[in-house]
Amino acid sequence: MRLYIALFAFMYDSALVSHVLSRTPEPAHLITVATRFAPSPTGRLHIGNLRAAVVNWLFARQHGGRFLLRLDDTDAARSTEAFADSIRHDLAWAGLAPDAEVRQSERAALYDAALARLVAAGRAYPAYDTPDELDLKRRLQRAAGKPPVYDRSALALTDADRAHLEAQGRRPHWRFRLETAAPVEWTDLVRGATHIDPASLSDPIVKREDGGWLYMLPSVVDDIDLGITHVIRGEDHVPNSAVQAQMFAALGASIPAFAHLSLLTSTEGELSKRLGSAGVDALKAANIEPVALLAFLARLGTSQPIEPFADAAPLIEAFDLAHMGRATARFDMNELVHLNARTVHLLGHEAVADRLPPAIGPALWTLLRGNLKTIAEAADWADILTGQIAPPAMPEDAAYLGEALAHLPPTPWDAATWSGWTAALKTATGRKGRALFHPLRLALTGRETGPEMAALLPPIGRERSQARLAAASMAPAA
RNA sequence: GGCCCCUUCGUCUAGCGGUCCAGGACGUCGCCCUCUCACGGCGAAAACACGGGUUCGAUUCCCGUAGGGGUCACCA
Repeated sequence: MRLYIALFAFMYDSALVSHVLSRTPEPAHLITVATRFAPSPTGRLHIGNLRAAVVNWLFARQHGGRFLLRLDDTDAARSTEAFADSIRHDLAWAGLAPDAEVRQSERAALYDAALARLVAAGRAYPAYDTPDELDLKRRLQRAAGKPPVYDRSALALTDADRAHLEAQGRRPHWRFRLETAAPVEWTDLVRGATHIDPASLSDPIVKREDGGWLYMLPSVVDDIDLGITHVIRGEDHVPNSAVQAQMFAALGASIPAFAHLSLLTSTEGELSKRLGSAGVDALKAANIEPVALLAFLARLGTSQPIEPFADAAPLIEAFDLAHMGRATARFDMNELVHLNARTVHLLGHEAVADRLPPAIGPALWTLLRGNLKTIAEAADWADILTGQIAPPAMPEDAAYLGEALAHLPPTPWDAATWSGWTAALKTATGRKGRALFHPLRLALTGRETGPEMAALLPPIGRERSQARLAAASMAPAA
């Protein structure tokens, strides 16, 4: 009774608390988390992209927040609809369904408005340098051992200069003016205290001469507009974050939390961001389960063990950016393949039934799964257990297999048939151990390894066994 | 070249001055289960890049060396 009262009081209490909270202006820590995955549809997703997507997804799910897909298709020349589709499909395959999707190519009005505000505030300016001029300046700076930072010569242009240039038919591109007085600092959720000296950076070009938008500003405008709270991306973006932090501030927005993931490297040393080979196609070809990929990418490069899970829930629960390491981690396809096998071993029949041959019911699945590396292999076992296979010719063991054929027990077969049969064979031939069992396994299943034969024998049945023993004991045709 | 980051068992990593002759996970090896193999269970071997400091004491702090990576596009 006491317990009931305490319990009731507790429930009442929390109901009260949440009621009060819902009427209070939202404290910062209660603002809904929103993350985004922002690939540009200029190619297929690779393993590095996928990891960023996984981490953003896990983080959002863990916090009950939103996970958005933002297609960064401002580069009209390189972006294609086909790649956009492939990204959607690959994400769906991996189980990383976004809560919403936006395309930057449809949001130019927002970017123009933001640029206008920056210009008005003196934080953006037109420049007329040609790519060749800029390139030359950079070469000179580099040759002089200096960082190739834009010299801001456009800032010195007078109205008359600009009018003159325009009269010549020159069109401006637009740069964001960096505030170089103090270092940009933030506490990165992965790297800890991070600081970048903006004086070592060029004022970024945000809008091209042809009117096309570049990555830097639209990303910030969208993050503001979509209420992104956590920007989680690869560490190649660290310098960008310094620039963008200033943009958020210049636009009067609060700066989201940043988390920069270490990059992945392949076993051959290639960097994941340049690695096209490890794409979703390759993963599908290797029959990798999406949940295995999820587990692998959630744990690779972290201090948490890489272990198999049947579903995403425990991964979401245990996820923590603080567990991510800062060194570049090695992506090893063989490790993924192995994790996939261990994952298959614990998948329930209901989770895989739609991809199993009809012959493999729950009982057979449970019998088989511990010996499968991929679900696709279940089809082979369906043939072994309920269909036709051609056992290898085993001339060495022909006599023994003939003996086995002669001692084949009468039906009905059950779990005890195997031990009765092999016991009789043992007496008849004097064989034992491996010599006794291995030829039978090979002849009956065509495989070196598999589940225990006692359980395999009944589904295979007497008829198939008879045929396979006969075939295997036959000497190869001369 | 400038700036920034990284360097612990084969691999992913824990470690935030003594608790570390360095802990976990995968792999490897061995044992058990089994009258075979696989699955499974248990156990073992296996690492602080190098050189200087600082300190009573460095895996841990500082400097340097070597190696690796990022970035410096009218790409993202």
